[in-house]
Amino acid sequence: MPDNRIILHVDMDYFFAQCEERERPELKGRPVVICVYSGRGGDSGAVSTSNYEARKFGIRAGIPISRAKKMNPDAVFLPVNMELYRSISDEVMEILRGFSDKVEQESIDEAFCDITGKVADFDEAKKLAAKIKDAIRQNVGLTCSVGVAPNKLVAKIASDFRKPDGLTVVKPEEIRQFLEPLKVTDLIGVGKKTGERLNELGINTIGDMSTLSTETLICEFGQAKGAWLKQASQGIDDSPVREREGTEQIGKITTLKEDTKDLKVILATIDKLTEEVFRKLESRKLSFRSVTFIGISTDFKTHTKSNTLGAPANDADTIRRVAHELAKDFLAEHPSTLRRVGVKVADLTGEKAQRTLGEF
DNA sequence: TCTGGGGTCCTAGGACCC
DNA sequence: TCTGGGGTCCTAGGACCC
Repeated sequence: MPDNRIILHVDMDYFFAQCEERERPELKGRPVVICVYSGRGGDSGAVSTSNYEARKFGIRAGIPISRAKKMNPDAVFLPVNMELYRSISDEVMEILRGFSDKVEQESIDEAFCDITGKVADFDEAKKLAAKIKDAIRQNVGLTCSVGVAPNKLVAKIASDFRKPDGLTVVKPEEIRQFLEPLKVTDLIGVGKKTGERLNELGINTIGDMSTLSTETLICEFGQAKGAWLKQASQGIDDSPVREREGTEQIGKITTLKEDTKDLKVILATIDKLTEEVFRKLESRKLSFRSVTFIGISTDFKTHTKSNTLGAPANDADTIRRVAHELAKDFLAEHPSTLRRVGVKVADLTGEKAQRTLGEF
């Protein structure tokens, strides 16, 4: 049964920047850079996304805003406008659901569709993919890149293969040839760390990796990951397209005005974050069962402290109270000064979940 | 050159229970 | 005195993704 499926991966092109271009046509053709400002004043912060004109200057996601400004002072620098992107994302997902009843939204700008049964073969699938691209262009006014393959793993790589406005089909018998020359880090799930370790073993391409035995990979990366790497290198992936029920956790994180270990400052920050987390929680009518305090120290190391409650709760007071406790414990254990602070709730359950069961 | 913020999934060790 | 194994839950951290 493995892989007589037909899976489509839709990836919106330079999404945040393209949304801004749609709203403000005068931006078309100019380098556009979407920024997350840290609030520390000036250009402190990082680039979230940039359009292709900006990328020509080396401006890409993750680099400091100040550096981006040096690369091209004349580019248009805009702050993120999440509300706008979310509403446009909803428009896109609505269209996808019109074409397929099995849609898995993977992030704000990406989704998988299982169109097995909707089309007879990959040639028909290609036509359907083109129709979807047209529908998104006509109704939303944005371009996207689409990959079509027998599974999610390959469909995702395919959508990334030709961008922007691309359409790439990889039939079952073409998988091997398609993957062979690609870098190991082109596989979703193989990032910097795993990539470096593979390179040290002399493994650079996916083709190289497929020649390693499962045993060797398990020896290097452990049972689960090793076995998965072997499968992935051969383009094998049985994971289903699954409708997600919503989020599993809700968190808020912020950069402090300046690094500190002052409990008062940290508790006050927690209070603000708690309000925002609670607002999201409330609007989705969710209860939580665990609370996490996140502290990112001056050296950019992430620390967490979490607590699971005896029963689900759904009030702001519990979040605040538990997060305060965790922060106090953290500061007692760690001498580090903090740069960023976060609050997160998880183990979320829907409406039918118990209201607060009170005390402890 | 100075580094955001939102997530998902996995692992390992310890506590606890049968 | 030496002595099992299996399962679940919780916590902290890491890798990875956009």
